[in-house]
Amino acid sequence: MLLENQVCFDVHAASRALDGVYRKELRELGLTYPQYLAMMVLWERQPVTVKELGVALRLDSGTLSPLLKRLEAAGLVRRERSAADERSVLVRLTSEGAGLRRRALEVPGRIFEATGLDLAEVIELQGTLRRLTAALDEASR
Amino acid sequence: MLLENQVCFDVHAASRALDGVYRKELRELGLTYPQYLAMMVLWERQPVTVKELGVALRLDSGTLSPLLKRLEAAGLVRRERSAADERSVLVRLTSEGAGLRRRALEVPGRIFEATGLDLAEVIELQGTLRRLTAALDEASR
DNA sequence: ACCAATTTAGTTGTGCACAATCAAGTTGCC
DNA sequence: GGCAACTTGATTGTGCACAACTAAATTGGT
Repeated sequence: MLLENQVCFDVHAASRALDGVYRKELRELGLTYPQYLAMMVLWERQPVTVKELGVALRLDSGTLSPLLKRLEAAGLVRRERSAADERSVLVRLTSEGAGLRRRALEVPGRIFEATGLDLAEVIELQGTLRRLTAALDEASR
Repeated sequence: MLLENQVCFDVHAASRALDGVYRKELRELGLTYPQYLAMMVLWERQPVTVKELGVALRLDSGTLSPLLKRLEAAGLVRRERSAADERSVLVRLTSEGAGLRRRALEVPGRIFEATGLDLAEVIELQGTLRRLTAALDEASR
């Protein structure tokens, strides 16, 4: 049961290492990695409800609520109750939030470079991780 | 720059999914996943300094100090200043902590099962992740 | 022998993550 | 129409993670 033999540790370590690189790349944008993920969803489509964001990012409201409040405090998004369904909160970009996209476009390329992987490896890795995540989600239910 | 295309998100998601499975498996042992990692190091060798634990787990003292305090509060480890070097803190298992190992031995097998991967895939994945982590550590420096 | 630089833990502050719980609103069933 | 079940977000509490800083002890150069 040696630590060295457990792939779980490697997943965990890789995740934190990624976080470190993003921290560096996103510092000038004033975003953390999870905030950047949320912004990516919003750059693709808006408005979205907190629920939809949670599905896209696999995060619950206990994580998203304070995160979105910080984005709102930073002036990047606005939140308002849906008129159609008062239970829902719609999240929209401010013009400042929308404008941040241009600067963010360069990030994925720089991250890809930092991974040191080639495209085939990335695709292979991605496939394995997705199957892994699906199996794990099933198992923790 | 679609979220769906970014392998980073998959690493992040897999890491959290793993955490979920460990949370379930470790609940009866009263350990969290990072605590379990620390215990694994201690089951292999002891005493270890906080520094050595940090190197093994890639964690800094800001994470380890409170974690070890919780393990001490749970009665699983003892901490004491090294006589040889007063800067160092030696962490040892209590007999209760050592005894926990027997019950923990079953965990890796159950986790492996939950991953749904075969051995070849695990080894492949592990190799890729280690190269990835090394490259990322280099890049965030 | 002395002092500066380094090493080692700890503390504080910020933010992510999830479980458990609550409140408010909606929907469906009778 | 009225009520139970469900949906949606927010809140609280616990724990992980790291940056920045502090404190104490050791080491090395002169």
